[in-house]
Amino acid sequence: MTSLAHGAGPLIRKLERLIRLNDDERQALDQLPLRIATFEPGHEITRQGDRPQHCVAVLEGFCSVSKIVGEGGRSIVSFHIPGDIPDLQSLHVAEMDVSLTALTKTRVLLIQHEDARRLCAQSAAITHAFWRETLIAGAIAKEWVVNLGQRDALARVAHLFCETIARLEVVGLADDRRCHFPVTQEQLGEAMGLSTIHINRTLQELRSRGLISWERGDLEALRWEDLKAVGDFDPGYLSLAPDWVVLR
Amino acid sequence: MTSLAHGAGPLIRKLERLIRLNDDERQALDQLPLRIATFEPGHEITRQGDRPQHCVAVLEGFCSVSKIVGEGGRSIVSFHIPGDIPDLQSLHVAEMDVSLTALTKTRVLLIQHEDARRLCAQSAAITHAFWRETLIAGAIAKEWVVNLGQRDALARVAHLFCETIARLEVVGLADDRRCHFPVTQEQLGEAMGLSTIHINRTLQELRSRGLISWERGDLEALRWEDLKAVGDFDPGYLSLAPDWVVLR
DNA sequence: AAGGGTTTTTAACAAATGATAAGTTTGACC
DNA sequence: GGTCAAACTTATCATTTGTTAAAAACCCTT
Repeated sequence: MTSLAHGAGPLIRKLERLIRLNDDERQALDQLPLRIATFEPGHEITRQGDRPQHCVAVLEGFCSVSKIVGEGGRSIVSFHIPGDIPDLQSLHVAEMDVSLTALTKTRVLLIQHEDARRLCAQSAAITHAFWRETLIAGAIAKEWVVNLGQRDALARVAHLFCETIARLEVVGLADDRRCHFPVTQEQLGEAMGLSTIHINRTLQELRSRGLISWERGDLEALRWEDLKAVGDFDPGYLSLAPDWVVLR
Repeated sequence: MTSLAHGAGPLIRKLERLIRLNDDERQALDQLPLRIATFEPGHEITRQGDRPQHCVAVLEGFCSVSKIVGEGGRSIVSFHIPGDIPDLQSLHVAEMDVSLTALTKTRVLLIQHEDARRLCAQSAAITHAFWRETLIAGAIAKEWVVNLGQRDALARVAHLFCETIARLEVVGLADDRRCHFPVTQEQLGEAMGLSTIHINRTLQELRSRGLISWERGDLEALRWEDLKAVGDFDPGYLSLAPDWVVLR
């Protein structure tokens, strides 16, 4: 079925990483109506205050979740990669408390709320997989609280790079501690609570210590263990994935 | 039934705020084996790295959730109040990624995982209520990311006070923008990513502006609207509670 | 009521980060 | 290949916050 390869396939693979599915569940997922949408860089997929009738599963591209702050500012609260369902909470919360924005050209699978609810009603495993997906987001958010609250700029950025590489490795989008991570320094600043200028200083420092290379959105950890040490990175909090997924 | 008033009662009231329960569900909750535990201030209820077989519903007292950081430091990631189930994620994630600590003398209801799982299997509504509870924690964490990343010390502390009062009002533990909030300035610092000294400076400033009074753990917002403005506080993110709960 | 530990307060100085401004590179488009 | 806007870099100075040290207030126990 091409719909499996090109449609719900990534979603099924994602859920398989969260929980074991049986054939019925796989089939129910495969029979989801396929609505696929494409967004250009910078476009808002869902806006803070919206009351969407669907969730979004990222198939290709990178997104950010952000909140509006004070007068005209915005704060990036998380980055999302293929396989993520960044707005799953909208199943339970009518009004979006965040915006979802495409950072690159992004293909997403739209899952109507009613379809998702039917899936949950049919299968406790799928319910738990979805729940787990929201718990992963929560665990990452808690780690961001630590990162922003306790670590200086150098450690903070190092930690983000470690987290990003670790997450991308799980979905096969990073090899050898190398990945595409197409965010601008300004966006990095909005995410890390640092000015663009200070992000730049920090990147130079990471580069001059030989820890990373970072050009045109291509990120490489040159000395992984040292980068982890600088960023005080322990991937445990990402292990919300079940035991058979190994994180390093 | 005294067990309702003194045992699962607060839990039932909590879940009623998340979702509508029918009689069967109320009864199933009321028949939960009641294991109640008491913890003294400073004691760890659950430790990072534990693999608990139960969840904890706070009945009385205040707790913090914290993560160990770098060498010997710790970061408070959230505060919890009566009605909260701070470690519900342990249902899905074997190993605790955080510690749960009593800030005051605390009474908690222990819910065995097997009982919680049975409840979820029996009732989709209870599953959704639990899921929702974890989503609330996630929404608060995202707002903390914003708070730590984007706001200066004064706004940050003002925001925390607003959030705390708003949450305590929902469970009837704050009237008139006044509540008990028994944390030390050191703990406030661990939560807000600020040194104790700077917390102190910030509190003085909030006091001298006539925005709050704060003595011996008794907090009062003297000018609520102004405090909200200083803290850039918009309670929307707490509205994960259903529509019939009104937040101001 | 006295003592001792914890918590809060004050002060002076140091370090990290932000703001402003201006120059440089890059990449998309014509 | 030239032009323009966005992104990145560099420099300087201002501000916020951290650090250290010590004193004062508070609270619990005796």
